[in-house]
Amino acid sequence: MLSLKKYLTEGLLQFTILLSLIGVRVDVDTYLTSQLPPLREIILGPSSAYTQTQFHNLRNTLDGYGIHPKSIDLDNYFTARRLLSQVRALDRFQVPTTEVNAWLVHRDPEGSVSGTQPSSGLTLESSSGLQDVTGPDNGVRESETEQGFSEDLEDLGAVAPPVSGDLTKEDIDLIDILWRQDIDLGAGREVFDYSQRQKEQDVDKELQDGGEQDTWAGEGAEALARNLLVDGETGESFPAQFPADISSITEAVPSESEPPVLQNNLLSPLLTGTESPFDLEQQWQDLMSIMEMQAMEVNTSASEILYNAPPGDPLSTNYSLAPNTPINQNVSLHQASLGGCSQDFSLFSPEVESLPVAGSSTLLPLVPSNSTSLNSTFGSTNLAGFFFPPQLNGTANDTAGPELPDPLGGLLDEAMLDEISLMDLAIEEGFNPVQASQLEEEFDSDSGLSLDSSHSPSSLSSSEGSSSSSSSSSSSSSSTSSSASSSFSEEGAVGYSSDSETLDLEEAEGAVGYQPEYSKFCRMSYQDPSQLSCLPYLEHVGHNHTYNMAPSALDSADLPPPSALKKGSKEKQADFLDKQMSRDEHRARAMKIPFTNDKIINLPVEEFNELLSKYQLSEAQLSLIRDIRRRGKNKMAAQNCRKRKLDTILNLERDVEDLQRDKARLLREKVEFLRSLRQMKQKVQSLYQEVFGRLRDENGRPYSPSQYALQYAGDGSVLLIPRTMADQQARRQERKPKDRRK
DNA sequence: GTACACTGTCATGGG
DNA sequence: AACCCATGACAGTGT
Repeated sequence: MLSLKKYLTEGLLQFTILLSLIGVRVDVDTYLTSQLPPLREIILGPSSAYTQTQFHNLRNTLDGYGIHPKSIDLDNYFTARRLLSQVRALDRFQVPTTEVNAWLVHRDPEGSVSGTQPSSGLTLESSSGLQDVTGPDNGVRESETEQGFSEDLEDLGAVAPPVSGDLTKEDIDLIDILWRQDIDLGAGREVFDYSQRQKEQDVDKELQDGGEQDTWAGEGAEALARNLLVDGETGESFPAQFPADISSITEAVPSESEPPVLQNNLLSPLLTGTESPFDLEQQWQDLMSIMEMQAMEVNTSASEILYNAPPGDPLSTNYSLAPNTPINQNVSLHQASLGGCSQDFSLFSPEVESLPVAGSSTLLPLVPSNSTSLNSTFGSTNLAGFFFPPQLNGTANDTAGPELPDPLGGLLDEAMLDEISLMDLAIEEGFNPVQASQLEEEFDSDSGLSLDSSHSPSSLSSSEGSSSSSSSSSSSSSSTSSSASSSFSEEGAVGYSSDSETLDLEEAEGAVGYQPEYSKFCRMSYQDPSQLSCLPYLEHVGHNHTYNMAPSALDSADLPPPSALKKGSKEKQADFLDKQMSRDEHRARAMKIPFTNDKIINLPVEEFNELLSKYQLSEAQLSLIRDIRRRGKNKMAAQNCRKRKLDTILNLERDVEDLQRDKARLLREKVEFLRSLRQMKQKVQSLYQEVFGRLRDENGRPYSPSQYALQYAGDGSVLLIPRTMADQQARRQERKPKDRRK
C-alpha cells in the first residue's frame, strides 16, 4: 500500500511538475528513465556516504527548513531533495560541471559576463583553465560525479527555455487537489501559503540581519541569500537561473535585494527569459510546497536504493550541481586546487570563497615543494651513491647498495660498525662534505621527533617543567618563572592545589611523599603555597578549605579574598565554593566533620590520630574520615604517578633527541673522515702512478700496468710484483677481516 | 554522538 | 599489622 501510494504520489508530482512548467519541453520517457540512478551510484554504490558532514551543512544552511536536527528522516528528506532538484533541473540549462568550474576560474572581476555571451567560448576557455588548475587528481573527483549528474539531467530533455510564468487553471486545480491531499495527511494549508511563509521568511531575514549571526551557518545562509534565490518553502537557496535580468528578480523578490554582484558575473548567458520573475518565484514556491509534502509522505525504501544520494539535494546544488551558484563554483575551484579538501570547509568560508585564482594556484606548488623535498631526500640517496659510485670495486657496491633507501641510518650503522670497508668504499669517490651536512640537516628535520622541540615553550611547559630539575636543558634555569607559572596554571590550579593550598608549608612538604628525584616543580606546584602566593593571578583561586564546617563556623582567615567578595554576590560565591568542593568535601560537610579535608588527608598519622581523639565522632564519621584520607592520599599519589609518567615520557623524548643529535654529529665526523681519506687515497694513487710510470725494465721499457703492480711492504719499501700475485694477496687480505668478523 | 584527555577512585602489591 | 606509596584499570566529566 505504501509503495503504491508512493508510486502514485511521485507520479502525480512529476505530472504536476510537467504541467506546471509550461513552455518546458519535457520528454517524459527520458525523464522516467532518468529515474535510474546515476552511473556513479551504480558504480560506487549509494552515496549517502557523503551525508555525514554535508548533511550537517545542509541542515545548517537551510534556515527554516522544517526538519528537526535530531529527528531527521533521511529517506523522506532525501527524496524530497531529489524531487526538488529534479524540478529545478527541468528549467535549468545544465552545463557540464567542468565548464561551470571554469566559469569560476575565469570569473570576470568587472562582472561583465553578459547574459548573451555564447557558452562555447566560455567552455573552451574554461576547460583550459580547468586543466590548468585541476589536473587528474582527486580534486576533480567531486566535480566529475556532479558532472555525471548534470549530464544525467541533460538527458531528461529538460534542457529547455526558462519556465513560463503563470500557472494555468489546470495547474492550480491540480495543486489544489494535492493541497487537499496534504491537508488530509496532516499538513495545514498555511504550510503552502506562499505569502505567509514569505512574511515569516522576511521576519527571519530581519532577525538574521539584525542580530549577529555568530555561526557560520547563519553567515552561510546570508551569503546564500545574497547570491541565490531562496526557496520560500524550504528556505533553501538555489541559483537564480531563470532570467538573465537579475535586477528584475531582485526587484520582484525584496528579500533578495542585495546587490547581485556575483550573480551578474555568474549567470549563465544562455539563460534568458522574459517571464515575470515574481510569478515564477511564486510558482516555484508553491511547487516546492507540494513536492516537499508529497515527498515526505513517500516511503522511499525503494527509491532510497536508487537515490540514496539525491543528486539534486541542496548539497549537490550548493556544491557543483548548479552551475550558476557562486559558492558552488568556488567550491569546485577549491576542490580543483586542493584535491580532497573538505567541502564543507570551503562551502561558506569567506576566505576560501574570496580566494583568487592565483591564490588557488599558489596551492599547487605544494606538489613541487613536496617533490623538492623528495628530491632532496633522494638527493641524499644519490649522495650515498655519490659517495660510492658504481665504478668502485665490487665490494663497495655490495655494501653501499642496500644503504640507499636509508642512506644515513645505513651509513651510520654500517660505517660506524665496519668503518674500514666503508672507508675503502668511499675512498675514491668525489665526496662532498657540504652535501653531507645538508643531508644531515634533512635527516634531523625529517626525523619524527623535532630536535628543537625541547626548546619550545610548549614542551617546556608545566609538565616538562617538573622534570627540568633533572634536565640539562638550557632553558631549565630560566624556567623558574615561566615554567613555574605555567605549571601552576595548568597543574596547581587544578583540583589538587585546591585541596592542599591551605596546608601549612611544612605540612605540605611533609605530607607529600614525593621522591626527591621527582620534579621539584611538580612538588612546588602541588604543595608549596608560598609559591602560589608569588603568583598573583592565582590568589583568587579558592583558598577556603573550611567547607566541612558550617558557614557560621568559618574562620575569617579562611574567607576568600576581598576581591572575590567584591566581585560577586554571596550566591555566586557559594556556587563558586560549591563547585570548588570535591565530593569528599561535600560528604564531609554533610557528615559535619569538624575539620578540613586537608588536615584529614595531609596530617601525619600521629597528628591525625590525635585529631580524631579530640572529637567524639560517630562510626560513620570515622569511616568517612578514613575514606577521605585514603582517597585524598591516593589522589595525590595518582597525580604524582601521572606526572612522573609524563616526565618519563618527556625524558625519553629528550633522550631520543639527544641520541639523534649524537648520531648526526657522528655522521658529520664520519663524512669528514671519509673526505680526508679520499684525499689521501688520491695522493697515494697519483704517487703510485708516478712511481710506476718511471719504472723501467732491463731494456729500459716501462712496465705494463696490466702485468705488474706495485706493492707496499710492511717496512715501508715498495715492491714491483706481477699482477697475478698482487691479486692473490689482495684477495687474501680481503678474506681476513671477514673471517675475523665471523 | 563520538573520541579523547583529564581526573578521581578502587584494587592491588611492594616497601 | 598498619601505614604509605605506586600503579593499572575503570568510570565520570568536560571539550
